[in-house]
Formats: sequence, structure tokens, C-alpha cells
Amino acid sequence: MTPDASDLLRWYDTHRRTLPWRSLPGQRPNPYAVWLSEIMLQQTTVKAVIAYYERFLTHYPTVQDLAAAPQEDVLYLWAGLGYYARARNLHACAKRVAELGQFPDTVEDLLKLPGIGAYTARAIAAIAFGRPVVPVDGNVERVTSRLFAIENPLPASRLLLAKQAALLNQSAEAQDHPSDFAQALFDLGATICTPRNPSCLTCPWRPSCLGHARGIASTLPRKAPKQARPTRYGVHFILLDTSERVLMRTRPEKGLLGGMDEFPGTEWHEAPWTEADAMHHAPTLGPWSLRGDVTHVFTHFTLKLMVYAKTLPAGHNAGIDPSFGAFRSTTRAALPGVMKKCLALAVTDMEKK
DNA sequence: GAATCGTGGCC
DNA sequence: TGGCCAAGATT
Repeated sequence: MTPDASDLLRWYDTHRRTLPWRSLPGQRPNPYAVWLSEIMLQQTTVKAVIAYYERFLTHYPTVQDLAAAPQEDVLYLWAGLGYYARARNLHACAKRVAELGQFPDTVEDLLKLPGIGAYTARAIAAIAFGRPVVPVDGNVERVTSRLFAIENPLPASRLLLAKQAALLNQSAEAQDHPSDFAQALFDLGATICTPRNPSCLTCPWRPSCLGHARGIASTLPRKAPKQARPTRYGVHFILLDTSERVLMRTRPEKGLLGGMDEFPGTEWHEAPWTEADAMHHAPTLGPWSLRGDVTHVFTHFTLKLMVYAKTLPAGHNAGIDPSFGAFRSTTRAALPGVMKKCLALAVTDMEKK
């Protein structure tokens, strides 16, 4: 009845994905590499992570290197990957590990580190240190809900799913290969037991899958309905000087896009801004050139921005209130995706203004 | 438990 | 086109 771990491990031997952070069979895993990849992979696709992972390892080959880096450098390297609290916690965690001298090797101690929760602690413990625990991510929740035909909707069913997932780990085979078993679950979820159109015909666990037997596998896991995503509106001003530097400021450490750079502008409100009201938030008096609009979808709201730009004549870049920021090169700025969209609008065709 | 927190790709 | 989804953590 309970799926056989040996069947999954055998499948994994021939179907495992090759990924930059994975050590080859027989190689000793690098806890720093495992940790870095796990943080980046939180709510983020493998495809998006790979380039960032390589960049971080190049700039910071060890956790000591990362710990010694200025936070602005870390945020710059992270810019575009999203969920920026991860980058701030990553840096804080690196500093803590550097103090400790090494990564903790138990779930209990890993949980004490910033940015490491129930999933990541178990992933690191299993993959880097061979602890016989099952990290329960979205893949494992999906696989488990189908194997046991659990129809209770997420997120309320999360605890039950974790308990059932732990059952998969009971056999001696699984206990002896925690790293492979955990990653086999990920790969099964990513390539066979996918959210839509799962490939049940080639699944090593199909014979014991209750969801498949009942014909409801592809409909699991059930999820509670999500609430509507409101729209907010804002206006940003991109002010260039004759050296192609741009007026930018850094957002507060906490909250949305915390610690990241932005172009000065209005608050993001529920109602559209009139041009007259928006101009009260401009760093200089007009005239401004309207460059266009940007739509950007965040997790819990859609943002619609109007973007104005202007190039300041030589010698006029002094006397701007510091609350609007300072003139800096954008090449090393920690610009989140939404601000990169604004910048692209401003610098396109700028000579035509 | 419910909110908050990014971004890109897919159908 | 818009909703859904991706190796979740924090408050």
C-alpha cells in the first residue's frame, strides 16, 4: 500500500536531473552550495535560478566571502530574482555561519538561521548532511496528495500532507539515502507528477497511487480559492544628467522591495494619479517627457505606473532635495524588475524627447 | 490562520 | 489574456 522507496530511488538513478548545485554520485556535497541553491529556489523556477546561482558562486566562492561582502553588492547580484527578503536573510545567514565556523548539521540548529524555515532546514539536513528527513515543498505536497488521494484543500491540509510525506521515508532504503530520496521526490514532481497533465504512465509509483486509481490525480492537490488582486497606481520620474547618471534612492529595509533602489516618484495608491498631483512628487519642475506606462504584477496587487523622464543640462544637477536620491550609474544599482522596466522606457529613444 | 513578499513562463 | 505556478519564510 505505502509506495516503495526503492522503486523511486531506482527511477532516480536513471532519470535524475543534472543541476549546477547537485554533486555527482559519490561526491561529498558542499553545504554552502546546497544552502545557496535552496534559498534561491524558494518559490522560484530552476530555469530562473541557474544564472544567479553561477554568478553568486563566482563572486562569493565561500560562505566567508559572502559574509564579508557589503549588503548593497548582495542586493545588486540578487536584483531581478524577486522576494528580496531572501537576499537580506541570505547575507545575515552567511554572517552567522561565518561566526559559527560552519553550517549546522541538524534540522533543529538550521532552523535558528535567518531565511531557513521548515522546508529549507530539512532540505539542507538531508542533501548536505545525510539526515533521514523529508523536506516538504510544493512538489512533495503534490506527490503526496496524489499518492494518498488527499482531497482536503491547501493550505489547511499542509500538516496532514507533511505527516503523510514522512511515511514515505520509513523504509531502510529511504533512510539510507536521504539526499537521493529527497531529490528524487523533487524530480518526480518536476518531471512526472506535474501540476497539469501528469505523466502517470511512466511514473514509478503509479501502481500504489490512490489518486491515479481513483482518476483524480491531475486534480490534486486541491487549493482554497484565492482572493482578487487589486490594482494600484503610481508615477515615477527618471532624471538623467549629462554623464548618463540617474537620480535614484534606496527603499526602506523592510517591506516591499526592501533595500532595493528605485527612481523617485509617488506612493502607489488605489486610484490613478492626475498629472498635476503627480508633479508635486517630481524632483524638479517641468517640463517632463511622458515616456509611457508600465504594468507590473506583484503577488498581491497589480501595479500600473506612468513614467516621466528628462535630461538635466550640465551643471544643473545640484540643489535637488536628498529625499529624491542621488545621481548614480544604473549599471551597479540594485534595481528590481519593475524599476528596470521603467528605466527601459526612459532610455529608449531618449534623443527624440 | 491569514497577509505579505517578485518575477517570468505557460496555456 | 489572465490565472496559475515555481525546491517558502516571516510576521
